[in-house]
Amino acid sequence: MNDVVLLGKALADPTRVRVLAALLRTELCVCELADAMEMSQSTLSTHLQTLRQAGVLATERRHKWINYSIEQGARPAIEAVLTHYADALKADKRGQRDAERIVRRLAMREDGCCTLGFGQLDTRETP
Amino acid sequence: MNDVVLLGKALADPTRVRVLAALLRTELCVCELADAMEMSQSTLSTHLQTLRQAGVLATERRHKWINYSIEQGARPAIEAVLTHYADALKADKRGQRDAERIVRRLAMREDGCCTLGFGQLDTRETP
DNA sequence: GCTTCATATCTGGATACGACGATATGATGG
DNA sequence: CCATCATATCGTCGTATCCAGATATGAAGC
Repeated sequence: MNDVVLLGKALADPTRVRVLAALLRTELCVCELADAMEMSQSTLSTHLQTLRQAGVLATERRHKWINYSIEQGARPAIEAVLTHYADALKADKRGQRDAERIVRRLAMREDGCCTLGFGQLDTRETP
Repeated sequence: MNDVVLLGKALADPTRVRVLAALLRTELCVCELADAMEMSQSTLSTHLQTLRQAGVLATERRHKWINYSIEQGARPAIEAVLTHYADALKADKRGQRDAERIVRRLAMREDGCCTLGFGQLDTRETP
C-alpha cells in the first residue's frame, strides 16, 4: 500500500517524470539533470531524494560525481507505466528538449562535468 | 507526460489506492465505498472525481446508484502497478478491512443500497 | 590541512491537497 | 409537482509540496 503511494508520488510531478524518462535511457548525475532540465540544482537534488526514498532510484559514486539510475527492482513497474503512455511522452516538448540537451551533455563528458569544465583532462569513466 | 502525472496523482494517495484496489475486484457505488472505507461521502466523491478526471475510472448509472469501475483503457497500467506490489497490498490491514466490509455490503444489495435500505424490495440489478 | 567542486539540506513564501460538514444538484417514485 | 435519496460541489482549515537562494556536508586533489 505505502509502496504504491510512494510510486504514485514519484510519478505525480512532471519534473520527476522527466527525470525518470531521462534515467530510463542513461544514468546521469545531478548537475547533468539540472542543466538539461534548466532547473536549479537544489530543486533537482530534492526530487532525486524523493525518488530515491520511493525506492525507484539507485545511486553510485563515480569519481567526483554521483550517478543516479533506475533501481533495478522498480524498473519493470516504471517501464510498464511509461511505455503505456509512450506516445504522449514522445510528443512532449519538454521531454524532447531534455533528451537533446542530455545527448549534447554526454558528448562533452570527456571534458568534465558541469558548466565550467574547461581544460579538465580527466575523463568521466577513468578516475 | 501529463497523463503519466495524472496516473501518478491517482496513485499518490492511500485512499485512492484503496479505491482502485477495491474497484479492480468489483464495481461499486459511492455510498458502498464510503461505508466500506469508513470515510465521509463527500471525501469519497471528491477522490472519485479526481480518479475520473485522471481517466482511470468509468461511471454508469444503474437504477438509483452510480457505479464506478476501472476504465478499460487504464486497467492494464493499474493492474501492472498493483500486481507489482501485490504482496504489500495483501498485507495491508486497511485493504483487508475494506474487502471484508465490501463483501458484506454486496451480500446486502438485494435489500437496497446504503444504511437505511430497510424494506426496499427492488434489487440492485433489476430496476 | 586547505580548496574546490558536486551534492545535500535548510529556509521561507506561494500554491496545492485532503478531510469533512453544509449545501446544491438531479434523478426516482409516488 | 413534491419528497426522497444518491451524488456532487462549496467553504474552511490544517497540512504537504514545490521552487530556488543560501548554506552545509563531504569527497578529491593539491
